[in-house]
Amino acid sequence: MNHTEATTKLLDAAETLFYAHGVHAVGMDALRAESGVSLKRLYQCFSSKDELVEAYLRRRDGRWRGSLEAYVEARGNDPLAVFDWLHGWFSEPDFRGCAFVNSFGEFGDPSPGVAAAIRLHSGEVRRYLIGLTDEVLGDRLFTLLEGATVIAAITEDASVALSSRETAAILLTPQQL
Amino acid sequence: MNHTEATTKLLDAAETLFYAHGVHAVGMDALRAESGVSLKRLYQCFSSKDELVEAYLRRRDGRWRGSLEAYVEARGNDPLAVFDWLHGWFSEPDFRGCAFVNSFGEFGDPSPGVAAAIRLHSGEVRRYLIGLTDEVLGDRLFTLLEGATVIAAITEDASVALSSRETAAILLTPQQL
DNA sequence: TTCAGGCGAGAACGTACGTTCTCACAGTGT
DNA sequence: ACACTGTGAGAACGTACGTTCTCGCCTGAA
Repeated sequence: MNHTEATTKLLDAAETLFYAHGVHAVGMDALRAESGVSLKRLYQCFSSKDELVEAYLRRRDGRWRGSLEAYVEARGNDPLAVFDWLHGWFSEPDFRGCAFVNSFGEFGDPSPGVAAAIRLHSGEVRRYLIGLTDEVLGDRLFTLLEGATVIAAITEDASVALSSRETAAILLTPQQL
Repeated sequence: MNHTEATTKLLDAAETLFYAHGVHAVGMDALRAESGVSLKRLYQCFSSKDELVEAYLRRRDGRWRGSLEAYVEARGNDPLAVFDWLHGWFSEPDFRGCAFVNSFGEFGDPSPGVAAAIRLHSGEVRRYLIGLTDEVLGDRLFTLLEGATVIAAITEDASVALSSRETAAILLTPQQL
C-alpha cells in the first residue's frame, strides 16, 4: 500500500467515523482500525489530527458540492432541484446533518485550518445558489437550505426538504410591486 | 452558600463557558473556578457532567424563548419582530450560534437527556412560530430562523437576520392563487 | 546469503479529564 | 470548651487520548 492509497483510506475512514460520531468522539486508534493503516503511516500522511480533520472537511466539501451541482445541472439548473437533492440527502440512513455545521459546534475555538474549511464550504454553497439565481434570491435559498438541514438533522425527518421546496417556489415566483 | 445558590452559580458558569467554548472543551475544574463552587458541592448539585449539560440546556431554552416571546409580544405579536429580535441576538458580542445546534454537533451520540433537551427546544420554537401564524407559515419561518442562526454564527455577520426578515415579509403576504 | 531500510503492531509517554477521596477546619448545639 | 457534622481545597485515581518510540519482520539489493 503506497502513500496516496493510505491517504485515501484514511480520508474514507475519517469521513465515515467523524461524520457518524463527531470528531472528538473518534480516536486515532479507531481511525487506524477502520482504515487498516498503521499509526506510523497515518502520521506520515497527516502530521496531526487537526490536519486530518481539515483534509476530511475539504474533501467532503468538494464531493458534496459536486454531487449537488451535478444533480441540479441534470435538471436544467432549476433552483428547485436543489431541494429535491436535499430530500434525497436527508433520507440517507446515515444522514447526520451538515458536517461543517456539526464541526463548527464541536470546535468552540477551531484551529485556523478547520475554521477556514468551514467558512469556505458555506461561502461556496452560497455563491453557487447565487449563481443559480441572483444575489438576493441566492441568499434566501441559502438560508432555507441551512435551516432545512439543521431541522432535518435534529428531527430526523426529511420532509422539511419538501416544505422548503414549496417555500423556495414562492420566493422564486416574481413578486408584484 | 446554600444548595440552590450553588446550583444557580453553576448554571451561570456552565452557560458562560459551555456556550463560549463548547461543552467538551470545558472541564469540571474550569466550572469550579468560574462558579466559585467546590467540586464536592458541584457533584452534590449535579451527579455528572451530562446532568449539568442537560440542566444548562433546559434553563437556556426557557430563558431564550422567554426573551424572544416577550420581545415579540411587546410588538403586538408581529411575526416579523422575531427577526428583529434575532438581529439583536446575532449582534451580541459573544454570539456563537444556537447552543442546541452546537450541542447537537458536539454529541454524535448524545445522552438521552441531552438529546431530549435539544429536541424539546427546537420543537417549542417551531410551535411558537406556528402559534404566531399557522402550520405552514410557522414551519417556513422556523426554517428561516434556523438557517439565519447557523449562517450568522459561521459568517459572524448579523445582517442575515435583516435579509431573512425581508424573506419572511414576502412569505407573510398572501399569495395570489 | 547477508545486510540495510522501511514497515506494522502495539507498547509507552505525557497530558487532560471526570470523578472520588483525604484532611484540616469552620460552624453549631450543648 | 468540646465533640460532630459537613465544607472547601486540592490531591489522587482511573481512564482515554494524541503522539512517539521500540522491536521484530519483510523486502530488495549486492
